[in-house]
Amino acid sequence: MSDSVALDPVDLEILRILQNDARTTYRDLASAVGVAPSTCLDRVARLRRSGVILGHALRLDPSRLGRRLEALLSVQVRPHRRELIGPFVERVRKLPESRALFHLTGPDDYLVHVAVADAADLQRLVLDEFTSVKEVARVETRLIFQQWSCGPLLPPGATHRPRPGAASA
Amino acid sequence: MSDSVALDPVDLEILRILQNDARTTYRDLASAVGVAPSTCLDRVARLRRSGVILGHALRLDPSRLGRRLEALLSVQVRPHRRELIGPFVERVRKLPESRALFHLTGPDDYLVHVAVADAADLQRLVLDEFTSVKEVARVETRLIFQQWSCGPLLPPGATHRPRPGAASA
DNA sequence: AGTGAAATCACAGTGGT
DNA sequence: ACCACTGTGATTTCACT
Repeated sequence: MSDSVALDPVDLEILRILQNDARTTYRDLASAVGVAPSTCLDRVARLRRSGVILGHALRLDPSRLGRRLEALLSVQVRPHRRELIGPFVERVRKLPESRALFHLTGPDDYLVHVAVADAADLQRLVLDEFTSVKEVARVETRLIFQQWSCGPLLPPGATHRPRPGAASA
Repeated sequence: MSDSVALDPVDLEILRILQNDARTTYRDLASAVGVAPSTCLDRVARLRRSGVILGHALRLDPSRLGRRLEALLSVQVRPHRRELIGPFVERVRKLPESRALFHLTGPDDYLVHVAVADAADLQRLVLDEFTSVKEVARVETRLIFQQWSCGPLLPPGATHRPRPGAASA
């Protein structure tokens, strides 16, 4: 089901470039990796079909949308049984403040990444949507001072070796 | 600098659709929100200029790239001073295993989201890149059982009300 | 699988309401 | 602010290697 896919260096280079800018034209892509534009199209279509590429997402600035404060909520759901955690997960996913949700090992079962307007909004969210719910045993709130995105995601051991003539911007 | 931008319902609808699929054509976008394609172009260009839209990113499936295990590392950096944390952040960002990095309030200063091949790979990463570094005082590792992405990011209070005729796929 | 040419279609101005 | 029109150029298909 989720087997790895065999990727040659051309595929890797395509993925690297598209992770920087997913709207790179096939023409530019082609000249960067050294194949024809139509071949690039084939490659990308295959990467989409094989499930390596899940989709294209917009990167938005939460603070420009009036969400100036982000936080991580560690949540204990007790008792930790399927009939409780299923609805919990769905409810949290539907909150407009939620950005991501993780089910983790360790004493805190869930981690929720939220983006809110301000501290008062965060307080309201925690009180109304988490601590007031009976299956939520504990919530720990940590504010995010700063966050960084990291380098492109590539297969383990993939030596990232741009070709001599390729523009790496 | 990071002031919110005034967004009308058409802008919000455009953002909602583009968050589902950032490659929606202006033609489809236009028919979905009920204005002309050229107007959509204007709207999106303004959203880019005003900084609401930061860019376009590819969503990849880590497991298809051979990274079948993800984890969150809580890291204490001591002493927590600028001359130590700057290089620490840059080093972590450059690791091919890093997906995201957060600087947080609370006893654990940093949270690192990593994607690795397997448990042995995770052990290697923690031992070689974190616990062996002298400014790293403590590392706590939690595995990610499952993760979910959440609804589209919208301004606080934006009632998400899709129009009757709009295709929401 | 990869290529190159040709048809189709989207994009980005311009000008007008 | 919105829309219609249009040239430019990117995307996609197809016959061929």
